[in-house]
Amino acid sequence: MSTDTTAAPGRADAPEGVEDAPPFRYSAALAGEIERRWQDRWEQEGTFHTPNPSGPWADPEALGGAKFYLLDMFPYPSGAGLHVGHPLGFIGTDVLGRYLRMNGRTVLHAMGFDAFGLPAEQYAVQTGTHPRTTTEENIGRYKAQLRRLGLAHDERRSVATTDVEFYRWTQWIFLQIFNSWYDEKRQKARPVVELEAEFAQDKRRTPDGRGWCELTGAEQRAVIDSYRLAYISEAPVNWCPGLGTVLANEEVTADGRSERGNFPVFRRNLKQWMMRITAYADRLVADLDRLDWPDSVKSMQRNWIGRSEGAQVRFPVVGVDAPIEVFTTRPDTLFGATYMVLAPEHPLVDAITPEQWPAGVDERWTGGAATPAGAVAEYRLAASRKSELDRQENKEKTGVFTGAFATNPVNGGQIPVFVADYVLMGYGTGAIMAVPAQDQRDWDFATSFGLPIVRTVQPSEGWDGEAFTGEGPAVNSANDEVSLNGLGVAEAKRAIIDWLAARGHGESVVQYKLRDWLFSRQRYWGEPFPIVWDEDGPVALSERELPVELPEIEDYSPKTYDPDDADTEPEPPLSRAADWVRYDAGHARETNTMPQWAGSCWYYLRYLDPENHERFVDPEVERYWLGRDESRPGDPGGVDLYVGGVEHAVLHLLYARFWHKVLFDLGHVSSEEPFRRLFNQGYIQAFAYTDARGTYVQAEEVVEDEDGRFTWNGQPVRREYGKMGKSLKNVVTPDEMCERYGADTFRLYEMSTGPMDVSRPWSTRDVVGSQRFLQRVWRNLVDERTGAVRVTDAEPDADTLRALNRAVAGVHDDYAALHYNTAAAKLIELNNHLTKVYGGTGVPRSVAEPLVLMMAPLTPHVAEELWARLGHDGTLAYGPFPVADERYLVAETVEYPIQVNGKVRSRVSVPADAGTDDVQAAALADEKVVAALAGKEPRKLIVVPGRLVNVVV
RNA sequence: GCCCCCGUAGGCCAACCGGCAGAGCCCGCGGAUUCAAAAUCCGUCCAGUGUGGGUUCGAAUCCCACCGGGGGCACCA
Repeated sequence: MSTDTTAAPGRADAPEGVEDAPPFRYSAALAGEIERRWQDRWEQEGTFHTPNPSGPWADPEALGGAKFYLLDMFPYPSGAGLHVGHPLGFIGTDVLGRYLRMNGRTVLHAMGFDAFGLPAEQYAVQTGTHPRTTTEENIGRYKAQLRRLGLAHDERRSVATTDVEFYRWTQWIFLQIFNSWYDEKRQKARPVVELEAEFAQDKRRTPDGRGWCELTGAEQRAVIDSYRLAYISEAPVNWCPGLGTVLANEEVTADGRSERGNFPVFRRNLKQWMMRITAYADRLVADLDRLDWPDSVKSMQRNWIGRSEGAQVRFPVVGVDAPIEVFTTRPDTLFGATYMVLAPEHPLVDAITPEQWPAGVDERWTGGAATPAGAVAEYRLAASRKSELDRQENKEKTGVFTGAFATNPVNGGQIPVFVADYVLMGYGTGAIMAVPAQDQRDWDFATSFGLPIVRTVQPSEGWDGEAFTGEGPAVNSANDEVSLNGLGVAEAKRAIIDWLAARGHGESVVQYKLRDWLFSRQRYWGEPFPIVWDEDGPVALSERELPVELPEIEDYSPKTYDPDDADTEPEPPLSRAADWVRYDAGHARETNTMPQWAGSCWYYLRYLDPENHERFVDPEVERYWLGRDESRPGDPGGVDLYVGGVEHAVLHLLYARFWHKVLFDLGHVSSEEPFRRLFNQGYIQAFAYTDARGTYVQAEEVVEDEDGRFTWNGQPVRREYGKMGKSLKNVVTPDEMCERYGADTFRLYEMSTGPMDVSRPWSTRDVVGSQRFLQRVWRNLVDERTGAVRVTDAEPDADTLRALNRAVAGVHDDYAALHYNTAAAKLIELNNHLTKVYGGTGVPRSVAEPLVLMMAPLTPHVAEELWARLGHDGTLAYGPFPVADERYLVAETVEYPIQVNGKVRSRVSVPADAGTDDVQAAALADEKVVAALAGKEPRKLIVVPGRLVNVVV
C-alpha cells in the first residue's frame, strides 16, 4: 500500500552513492540480510517453542523458571495491512518476553487472529469472493509483516477464530453456557440438569405454583429455558436497518447510531439470543478490586455496569390493584416526594388513567386534551417520535398528568402521577418518585409544572442553588412512627428502609445499568449456533455434533434496508441455505450467527493448548499458565500481562471476564479472571495535511520552512494531528521501515520514543538516530572494512566497569517496568562511553558481551549476529542476561552540591563512605560557604546522605 | 454538566521516596571526511518545568485555584 510513494533518500537498495561505504558497515542491506537469516534460524530451530506441563508439547523438565503468560490483544487482520502504529504493542510485549526469557522465565507468547467480522463479509458481498479466501489472504499478509519484525512468538500456537477447529470449541462453550443457569443462592452458574432435578424433587417451586409433573413437556421446557444463561428473548433490541443486523448496547454510540458504519439504530421488539451477563454484575464489579488494571479501565467498567444501591418503594394508587413500584437511591428523601413519574412505555399507565380530569386540574398538566387518556396517548405518540438524539439535545422537561393520584406511604399524601420521557423504561422500574428539592431533574419539571417543592435535607450554609444533592441533616421527615429529622443521609436511608420493610412498603435493592448481552447477529461470517429449533423452542445439539460448519451459500449479504426505515425485519443470510437449515423432519437450524466478540472471549485459553482435540484446553495446562497464585492473597489468576489499546475497556474485556467466570463456575478453568494484569499501550499518531480545498495531500511530501509553515508543492497546507490512515495520506508501513533501516532499527525507534503507555507522534526523520546507534555499536565490535571482530581480551578500566554495571542495573529495572525508552538511553550511554575510551583500540570482550546481551530484547537480530561473531554457537534468546556486580555500583567519591538557602553555591567531593559529620565539616570548610556565612553560625544544616548539603543562614 | 489522565529545551522524551532540571534521539549550528554531495564521525547551542498561590531548609515532584490538551460518562432516579 505504500509501494507507490516516492523513493525516500538513503534507501538500502539504491545503487548509487553507497559503493564507497565500507563493506561491513551495518547498513539497511546488511541488517536485512542478518534479520532474514536469524528469522529463518529461529523458525528452523523452534527457538521460541514453549513447552507445556502435559499434552503433545509436554516437557516438564523444560519448565524450569517461573512461568509468564504474555498476551497481546487479538488483532483483526484487515485488508489494509499494518501501519507503523499497529505493532507498537506487539514489539513492546516482545521486548518484555525476550527479557524475561533471558532471565530464566518460561514465557508463553503467541499471536492469533480475530478473523470473523464485517469487512471480509462486505468484501465478499461486493466481489463474490468467499470471505474465507479474503480472510486467509489477509492473515497470510499479517503473518509475513509480523515475522519481519522478529517477534518471538511460538508460531505453533497461532489460531484464528475462523478455523473450524477453533470455532468448534467456541460452539462448545456456547453449549456450556446454554446448558447452565445462575444459582443466586450459591452465586454461581450450575448445569440446568441440576435445576431440573430440583424442580422434579419439588425443592424449587414452579412459577405458577403447580407441581413439576403437572406441567406439560413444553411447559417444563419453557420454565427451564427461562433460567438459561443463553436464552431467547423477545425484547426491545437495537435494530440497525442500514447494516441489516441487530447490535449489542455496547455497539451503539451515545447518540443512537451504530459504532460501525454510523447508521441510525432503532429500538425494536425482536426475538433474539441473549446472554445473562447481568447475573454476574456483582461479581464483575467486585472482582475489579482484585485486578491489576489501569484505574481508567476499571472505572469505565464500573460505570458501564452501573451498580447502585437503593430501595424499591411501592406507592398504592386509589382504585387500582397494583401499586406503582419505584426505584430510588435516595429513600431518605421520601417525605419530599411531591409527585411521581412513569416512563411513557410503562405498563401501568393505561390502568391508572381515569376517564375524567379531576376537578380544578392545572391546565399546564393536561397538554390541552379533553381527557387524561387523550393527553397520555398524544404524549406517548410524540415521545415515540423523538429520536435518542432529540431526547438528549432537548433537555427541557415535558410530560403530562395521568389524572391519577398515588399515596406516599410515609405520610399518606396524595401526589399526582405524570407521564414524562425523562424517565426511562429501561432503568430501574421505569417509574420514579420525584423529589424536586433533592434532584435537579425533578426540580426542573416541578418548576415548569407548578408542583410543590419540600426540602427534606437541610442545604449547607449559604446554599443558593436549586436542588440540593449534598450531605446534610434530614428535615421535614417524620410521621407518627418514624423520624429521620437530624439524621445524615446514610443513617436516614437505613432508618427509612427498615421502616418500609417492616410495613411491607418496600425493601432495599441493588440496580444495575448493565443489560443482558444481545448475542445474535444477522450475518454470514460468524460462528453458527449449535442449536436447532422444534415447534416449542431451541434445542441444543450434542457435543458429538460439533462443529456446526458454515454452509456454502451464493449470496453472503444480509438483507439491508434504507438506514432510516425502522419498520423492517432482519433476515439472516444463512436462512437462504435451505438444505442446511433443514436439520431433520422436525428441526430447523438456527440461522443467526454469533457476534465477533465470541471468539475473542476465549482465544487466550486456546493458545495454551491448540493441538488438543479432546478439550478446549487441558485442565493441567490451564492451571499451569493461568492458575491462581496462592502466595498472593486474593489473586484471581489469569494472564500475567495483557497489553492492548484502551478502546476495548468495556466490550471485549467485560464479555471475556463474563465467559471466563462461567467456565470457572462450571469447573472448566481454575482461574477466576482471564487477565490478571492489563496494560494500555499508547498510540502512534501522525500528522496529516490538507490543502486550500481541504483535500489531504501526501504527508511525506510536505516541507516545513524556517518560519515553521508547512507547504506542499509550494502551496501552504494546514496541519492536523491524529490517526494514521489511508484516506489521510499519512500512512507509513513497517515494511517500508524494514526496507529503509531494518527491523531492529524500527523496533528500537518505536521503543525509544517514550514509555509504553504514552501516545506519541510518528516521525520518520527521527528513525535514523536509532540506526546510527546500532551502527556505532557494530563499529565498536566489528571492523567495517574487513568484518573481523574487534574485541580484545584486555581488562576494562574502572570507569568502564562502573559504566557497565550501572547500565546493567538500570536496564533491568527499565525492562521490567516497560520503560524501554530509558533502557535504550542507558545502552546508548554505555556505548558512547565505549566509543570514547575504546574506539581506536577495540572494546574488551568482558564489556562487549554484556552490551550485546542487554541489547537483545530490543534489537534481537543484530544482537544474535554479534553474539555469534563473538564466538558463541547457540542463540542468546535464553540468556544469560547480565547481572550487575554491586562492587561497581558505588563510586569511590561522592560530589555533594552545597546549597545555601536552597541555592547551589558550591560543591565538595568526599569519600563515598564518609559519615554525615565528615560531609558537614567538608561543607562548612568550603570557601564559598565560609564567605556566605560571613562569620555567622548557620541557623540550620541539612545533610542528605549521598545527595546534598543545605546550609540555612 | 460530572469524572479521570496529562502539560519539562524547536520536536519526542529523562529526572527513584520532595534533594544539582538532563540520560537518550531528532532538528539547528560549527567542524572533520569528500572534487562535491549523500552517508558517517566529532563538537555544540537550547528550557527553569502551563499560570498563580500554598506547604517546606528545599517543589518538575505534595496541596489549592485557574488555563490548555486528551479521554470517559451524560436525563441511570
